[in-house]
Amino acid sequence: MTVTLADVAARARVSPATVSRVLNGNYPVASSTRERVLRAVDDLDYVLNGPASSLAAATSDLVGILVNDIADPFFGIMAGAAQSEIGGPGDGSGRGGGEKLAVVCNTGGSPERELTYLTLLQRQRAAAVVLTGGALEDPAHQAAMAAKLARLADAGTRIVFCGRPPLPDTDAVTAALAFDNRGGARRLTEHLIGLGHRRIGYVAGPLERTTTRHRLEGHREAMKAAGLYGDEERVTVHGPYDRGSGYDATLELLRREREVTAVVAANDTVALGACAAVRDLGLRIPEDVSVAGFDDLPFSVDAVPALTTVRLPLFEAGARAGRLAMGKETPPPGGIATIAAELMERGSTAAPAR
Amino acid sequence: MTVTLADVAARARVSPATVSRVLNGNYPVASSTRERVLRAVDDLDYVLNGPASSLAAATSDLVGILVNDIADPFFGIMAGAAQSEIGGPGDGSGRGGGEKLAVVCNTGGSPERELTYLTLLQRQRAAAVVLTGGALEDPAHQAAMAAKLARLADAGTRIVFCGRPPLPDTDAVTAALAFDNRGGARRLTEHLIGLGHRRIGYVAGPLERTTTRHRLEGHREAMKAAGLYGDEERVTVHGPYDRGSGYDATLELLRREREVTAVVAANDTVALGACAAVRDLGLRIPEDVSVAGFDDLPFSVDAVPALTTVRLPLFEAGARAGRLAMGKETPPPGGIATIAAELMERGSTAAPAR
DNA sequence: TACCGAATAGAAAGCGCTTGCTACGGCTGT
DNA sequence: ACAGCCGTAGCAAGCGCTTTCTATTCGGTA
Repeated sequence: MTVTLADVAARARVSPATVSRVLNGNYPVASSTRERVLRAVDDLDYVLNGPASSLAAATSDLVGILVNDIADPFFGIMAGAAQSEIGGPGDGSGRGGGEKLAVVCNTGGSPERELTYLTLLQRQRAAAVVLTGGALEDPAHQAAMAAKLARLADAGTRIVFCGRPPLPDTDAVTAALAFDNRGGARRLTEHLIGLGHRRIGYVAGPLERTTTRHRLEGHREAMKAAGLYGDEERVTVHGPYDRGSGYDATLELLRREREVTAVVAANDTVALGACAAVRDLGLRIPEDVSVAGFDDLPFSVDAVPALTTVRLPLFEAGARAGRLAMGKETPPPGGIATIAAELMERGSTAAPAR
Repeated sequence: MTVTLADVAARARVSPATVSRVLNGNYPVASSTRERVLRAVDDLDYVLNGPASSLAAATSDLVGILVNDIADPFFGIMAGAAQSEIGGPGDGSGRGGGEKLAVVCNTGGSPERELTYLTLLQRQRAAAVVLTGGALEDPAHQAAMAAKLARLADAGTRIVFCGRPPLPDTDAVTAALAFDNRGGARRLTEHLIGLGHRRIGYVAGPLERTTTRHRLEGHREAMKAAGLYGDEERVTVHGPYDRGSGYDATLELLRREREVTAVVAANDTVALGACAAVRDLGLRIPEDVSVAGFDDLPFSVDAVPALTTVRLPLFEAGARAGRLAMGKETPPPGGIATIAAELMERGSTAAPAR
């Protein structure tokens, strides 16, 4: 059988209570005793039984990080940053200060799976949960989320949003870090308008997502402000946040509206697809059509031409979310912080040729 | 306080044992009783206490997926695929058949963190562990890993390797899915040689990693076979699997050896950096220098020119690993399967101009 | 010398669940 | 009509740890 606390206690000739205290370091233990215990732990290769410990202490060292798409670096970067703040020093011993098990859960953007994961984490009595990326705007789902989060918060789980707007009518959320998607999108479109573009296609993300809506709103604000707001629906196409969507939508857009001289994509991945479509149509970037993305993922600077986009400090935001989840950082006033987005002007956008 | 099994039992006017059996569905319960219990569960919004359950049953529903870099789609794709096989139907109820909590743990390529995570998972009595990506070849670390995995296996944890060669001298591993890195690399270089390249630069991954070594060996096999094996060290540069490494190494390579007409990169991300370097040097791809990658990540087809690379069926392998971890698929004979790699000839490679 | 409090260790009562075993009707078979 | 079963449900003993409360020791002080 596996080694238990009692085995260690027997070998160290102390009581189980003492071993527990040595391991948790939350109670004075004479250093000679401590050493004896630690040697026994080593000798027996003892590993704490997590479930038993969590049960008795009514807490666990699990921290969940929910992401919409783990294969998308957008989430990977945030999750990795958060995890590095949570995971502890990682000295290999598996012991040591505040060692938490930071785990990322992939919802695939499905609301059901999001709730399932929250339930699973609730079951494990998770110490904290970080929710990344945009949320679904379906009222029923929002209500279900609010209820679930309230119960989690009740049970002492810390809840942090990262790159997600705060949920209305709930105080369950410890802190929310929201990206300024609207502002970033507005500045991006202003940049395009400033270059002389008048007819701009927009390849939007999936419907009913906060990220999609905010970016689209920022875009339209800029269009309106420039007096260019017309039949926007004609030059807007919705689709998932992937390469194929960008390709198909752009083909469609350019077929539908020949005067389009610029295409704004929901994010960089979509923009890559858009670029491919533009090229396959025999058009040049940026001479014939400008293309812009969003997020400034690492590959964007290597696109040819380099992609004009809006930089989101994903790593910094993820790290901060991790610290908030650990209680290592005090939440921003009101629990909400808006994270600035920075326009990155690069080669994929230029004045229209005509 | 939170609702317990006993509360549910009281409300349904049955014993806790019966509630447990209804919830686990592993013991006959009259359907009228079952319904009463389920209603009580619903009414009270009961959520099982995971730690208590794991303690009593000596098993847990945690499955860990270890990755080297969560921000890299290479791992994201495998992890996502595995998770989708493990996560269950995801009906939102948080209950239902074989619901497991599949979580991904980011080691950042650090051997210490790898061991730490294994300990943490061992602590949680994880049902299974999937290790993805190449392993470190340091003997001390390998021994530590073998020991740790043996203990995990002892405790009933299923262990699956995905994209990682089997560990010598251990039978702890349930199944190992190894990519044919060597064969893929060989075919890639043969392709280059076939095009007429004679002097080929190689931007390798970090030292002491199985993936790095196997790909490099495949490359050199092809060079030797063509009688082109000379002072390979002169045209090989090692570095991490990232864009910056590819950029710097390529600059260095092309400065050092002017006759190099092709650069093979350790993976697609590195290749992207290599492309940028080639261009910044004022050279054209593929006319002046051919560039090739490895993995065929989604963005590779959108590079300009499209990247010649070696396709690894990451999604399929990840999914299979997930099924193996769940015991839904029988391990391959000998516990080892080699996954074929397919050469993808695209625009970034061509015959040298001269 | 006798007493007190600090420092340290142990005893034991759970934490909430699972599960082997027992109990109890109502059927079937003879 | 009675023994033996099958189908259900309950009892109760843990699972391995944490933590409160109690016991012991020891140095210092009056």
